[in-house]
Amino acid sequence: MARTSSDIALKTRQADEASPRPKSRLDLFKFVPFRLNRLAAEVSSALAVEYQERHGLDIPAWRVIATLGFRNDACSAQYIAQCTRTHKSTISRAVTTLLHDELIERVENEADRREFRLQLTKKGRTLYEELFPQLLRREDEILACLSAQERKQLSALLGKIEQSLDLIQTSEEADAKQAY
Amino acid sequence: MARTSSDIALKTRQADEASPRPKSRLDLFKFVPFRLNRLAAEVSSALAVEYQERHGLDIPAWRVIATLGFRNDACSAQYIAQCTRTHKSTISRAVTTLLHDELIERVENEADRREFRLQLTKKGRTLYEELFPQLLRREDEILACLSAQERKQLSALLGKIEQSLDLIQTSEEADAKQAY
DNA sequence: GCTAGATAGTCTCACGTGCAACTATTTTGG
DNA sequence: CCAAAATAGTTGCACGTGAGACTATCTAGC
Repeated sequence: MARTSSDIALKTRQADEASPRPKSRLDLFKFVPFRLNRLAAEVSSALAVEYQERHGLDIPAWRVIATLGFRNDACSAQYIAQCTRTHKSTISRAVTTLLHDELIERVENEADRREFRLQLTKKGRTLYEELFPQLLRREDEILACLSAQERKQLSALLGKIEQSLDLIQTSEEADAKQAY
Repeated sequence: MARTSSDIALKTRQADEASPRPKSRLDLFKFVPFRLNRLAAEVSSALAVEYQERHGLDIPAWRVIATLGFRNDACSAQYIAQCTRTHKSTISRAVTTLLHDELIERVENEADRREFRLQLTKKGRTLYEELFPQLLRREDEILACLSAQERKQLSALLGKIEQSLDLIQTSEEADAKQAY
């Protein structure tokens, strides 16, 4: 809980954690947006060890790899950008690096010569197969403080928020748009 | 989006050959670290409207204001950095701006002339009093998809993860160190 | 079938931020 | 009491990234 034991905090905290408005102050530690930010940053840096130090990838590159690894068919940079909600220029740069490192390859799409179909190379897939279990293990460690049921709860809650923020349909939407 | 028959061929061909075992993949959309990142980014940008457009603050500045607004006593930049888990140089720059805008003021600490005690000015407190209800309202909108109980659940789950990541004790630790 | 608008991807620019060096001060330990 | 380590805060530097311009291509409408 975002419950600290400093007296000031305790005195002014509302009993109900979900209470929409404390009296005349805002406890940053109970403020969900702040907590999400901090948590995401922390979790990210905990994972960074895996893909950064061990494999030389940064987050955008990992997102490209992960997207291509999950969908075994080739897809466009645009698609990856939409799915991962990452700016297209960021994806573009990651793609350039990954191409150079021969972790992915791209094929011209004769049907639409503006775009390129991206897919993992053998080397890239090997890396993916090696990397993602490590990342899942990390995730597991991070969520080890939760019971199986709590994890489900968490997943469901995140899902609801994502949905209400329109973060969810990206996959289907992108697919729909893409009509692959 | 010009996506047509060639893609279908592509997909099925690859599906046969490249995914003999569907088990060996990672669904980014079910990967909690990724989801947290995306969610935090989205929520942040939803809130940015409030403190950025309406009050000209960026996130670090808002964190300083929020910390000082919550604790009505003066505290050091270091303390804010620890509480908010923000780099001290980032806080330093935010403090410089806020001082210039006369939203906060700082007093030399005679007991330790390395540090300064920071506190909101009248102007700063006015802004705080105006801003934080707006932010709470936003938070409320974002969490409107959850019932009261679900919010409690969420809060509790986040709390557990925070705790296991040692994100929690910052406040007490900082207080202890600071002995304000 | 041509023009206007959309779309994929790249590139330049500006900016925020982490890192690390630096100054000034305090604390520690010999 | 002095030297060395620690700490608060600032600043220069490098880098990653979002915004947006730009090129090339495709689509739609007339």
